[in-house]
Amino acid sequence: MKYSRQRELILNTVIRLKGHPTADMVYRALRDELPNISLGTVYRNLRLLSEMGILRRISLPDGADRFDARVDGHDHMVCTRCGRIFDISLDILSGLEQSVTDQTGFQVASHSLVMEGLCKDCQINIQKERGI
Amino acid sequence: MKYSRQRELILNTVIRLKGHPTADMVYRALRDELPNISLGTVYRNLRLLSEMGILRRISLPDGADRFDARVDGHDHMVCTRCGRIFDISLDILSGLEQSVTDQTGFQVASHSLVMEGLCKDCQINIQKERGI
DNA sequence: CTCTGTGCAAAACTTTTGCATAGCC
DNA sequence: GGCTATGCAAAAGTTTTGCACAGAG
Repeated sequence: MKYSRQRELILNTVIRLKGHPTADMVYRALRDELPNISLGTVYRNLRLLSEMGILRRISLPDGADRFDARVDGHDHMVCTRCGRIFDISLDILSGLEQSVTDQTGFQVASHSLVMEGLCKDCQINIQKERGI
Repeated sequence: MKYSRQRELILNTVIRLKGHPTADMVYRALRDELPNISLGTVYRNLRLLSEMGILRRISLPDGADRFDARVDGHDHMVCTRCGRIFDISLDILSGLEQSVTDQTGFQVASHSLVMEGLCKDCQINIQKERGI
């Protein structure tokens, strides 16, 4: 694969933004340093980097896909109030794929687990609002 | 909510088709008995029935959403070779949401777990093809 | 020089929505 | 009759793709 400044900056932007950005978020963040970059290029490279295992694509039940610079085995929690996405790596889930393979005969290669609910901050904020 | 023949048939079709159909599959299956039904109506009612808890919407990493007539707590496995979707309800997963809530403080309300891999049939077929 | 990647725009695909009309109660 | 649901078509949102040109090796 040939080097391109665009691809380098797209990767750096996902790393820099941290909060599991969408393609469009990456695109908008990049326009400061690369005003002519196209959304198509962002999509193309995010797809490429994900296929190479350098990034990870996260599909959420609704809205655009997210991209994660952390590619080790972990899952995600989405706060339904503030929209933030949190990483989670739990012991219970570490052997999950193997367990399912053993118990069902279906040969699991990968999985995607997304939990929805309320993050700690939002739980506290809801408490505060109720106290008013 | 008012009765409608369309909604009744849409629900029946999801139940009848079994294999976790997409909105478009339901639409096409329905056109035999209801030639004038519109795709919009199918989408509207699948959404409505899912929000009422009568159906369950399954978001897969790619492609259109699926609809499941089984609404109890269970998860899904998608075969990457034949595309079929299998239900799975495992003991390990039954207390999952509570475990995560207890261990992280993130209050989990629901989750979506999709495993990708090879179903038994496809594993066998691959073996056979190799044997030729 | 060659071949891959880019920018731009159009297209593909999924899902929602506005509006006039049909149909349930 | 009143109000909800439908059909149709347009729109919205996300992602991919065709093509001519730019840029890396």
